[in-house]
Amino acid sequence: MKKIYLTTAIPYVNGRPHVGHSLDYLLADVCARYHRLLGDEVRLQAGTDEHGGKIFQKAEDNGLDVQQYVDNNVEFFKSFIEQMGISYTDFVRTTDEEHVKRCQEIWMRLSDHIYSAEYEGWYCDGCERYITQKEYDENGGVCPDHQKPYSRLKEQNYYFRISDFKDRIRDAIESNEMKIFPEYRKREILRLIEESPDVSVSRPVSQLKWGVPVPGDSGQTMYVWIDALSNYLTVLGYPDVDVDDWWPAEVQFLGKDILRFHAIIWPAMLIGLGLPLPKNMVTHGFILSNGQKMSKSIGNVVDPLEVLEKHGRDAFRYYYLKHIDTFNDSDFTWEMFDDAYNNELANDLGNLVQRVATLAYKNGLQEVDTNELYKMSDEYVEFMDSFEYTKAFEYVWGLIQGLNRRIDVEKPWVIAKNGELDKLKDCLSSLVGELLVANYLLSPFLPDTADRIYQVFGKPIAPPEIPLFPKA
RNA sequence: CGUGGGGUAGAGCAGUCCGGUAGCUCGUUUGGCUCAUAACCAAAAGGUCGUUGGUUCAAAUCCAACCCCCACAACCA
Repeated sequence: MKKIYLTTAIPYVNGRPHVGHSLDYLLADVCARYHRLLGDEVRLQAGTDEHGGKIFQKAEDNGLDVQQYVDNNVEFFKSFIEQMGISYTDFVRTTDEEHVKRCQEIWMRLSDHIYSAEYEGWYCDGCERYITQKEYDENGGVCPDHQKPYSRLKEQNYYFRISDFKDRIRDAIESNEMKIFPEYRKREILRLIEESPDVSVSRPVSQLKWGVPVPGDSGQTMYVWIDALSNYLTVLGYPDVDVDDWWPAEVQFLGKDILRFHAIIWPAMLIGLGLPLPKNMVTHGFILSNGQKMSKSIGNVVDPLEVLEKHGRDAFRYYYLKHIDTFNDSDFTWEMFDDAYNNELANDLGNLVQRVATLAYKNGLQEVDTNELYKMSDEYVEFMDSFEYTKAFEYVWGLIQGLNRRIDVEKPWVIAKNGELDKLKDCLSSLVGELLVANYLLSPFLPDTADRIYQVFGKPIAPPEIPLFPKA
């Protein structure tokens, strides 16, 4: 029995939950439930990133108090996470008093690697942000959104000296001390490390008010990096609490877009703090809509709550865990979602449960000895341990389809007609047993369904009154 | 010549490292069955494996060149 700490990336709460947010949670949740089956003690973190200019701006635009605005949005995320059935144990908000305090302490512990420098660049007053030289050239020196010429600005920033840690990080990634999944992302990061400059970790208060004050400098506010990334530690109580039991994290789940920060800035922070690096980083792809990235301007955004409502929580989890590739971009369409529900969940699994339960019930099989049943095959464990959840799920589905086939081959109804009672009992017990094994392996993916199946085949065995996955 | 991923049946994908009858799921057609949610099972049809050239007895797989899509390079999950 091990202690396992898993993390999810904390979403920026300047809007409502997006379907893309769900992948982090689902993957982490499957991992958590799997480890609990193995008998491990698991802590699963979730949280929200609530500082920054964009949120401040958005709140003002809506005429709301900023804290009130984020409080509101956080509720949407929390309820979304709960609706997906995520078994998190800890929740952190970057506006939590404790987080702010601990995060400042972390900053101070990193101070040997933080220096002050002047930043100079092109700035748009309308966008309230610096732009790159390339963007400046492309737009001919005028902001296309605001029709105003960019101005040359200088400001004081604190920088975090990434160069102090590069060698150590490269070694850790190359040697798989901090293992990055999938493999090709590891190569990508190794290349990126070489050209990573020191990062700016603060902004003048005049530019960024809504954030954690830099300790010892009232004129500066922390920029997102140290504030947000440190959540993985502050939620455990670091540095006030001894976190050796839980840190390093077993797995950190994140989207491919933020891997660079998690694989470079974050390890640099950890090394600076004298802490070990996370053991695994799992990066998932994006969910596309008809092959395109979802975006408000294209108008192809899929509302996750709508998907959740359509066929319920487990259908949602089923689609995202089986049909959305764990590592690569995959498509979501309502058509594919409905097909998956009707053809796979309802026809394969729901109907299988129905027919096996009915066979057992009609033939007087009351219960099945469940001892010795709950074991994991090597194949399953291998997939689960390498975070190939889509493949693990497919493996389990193969068992389910195999059972449907077996029933047709063995024809228990014929055995019953012939009055071969012992043979019938063996056949049915074995079918129920195998179904329960498949259900056991299924439980990290579809926890609610798994519970219902356990109920159906509890004492006494009885077909469900309402089918598991009713069709419209 | 930026970096990375990809182009295999109508759709979604595996197979490519270690060359040897092209596979899975869905859809389509036909047949079977009746325990079951018109569900389940079986069979069939359907592919110049992006293009061209090379190596080889043999190439989806190795090599070379090229074409096309996507992502990242800029806090869009």
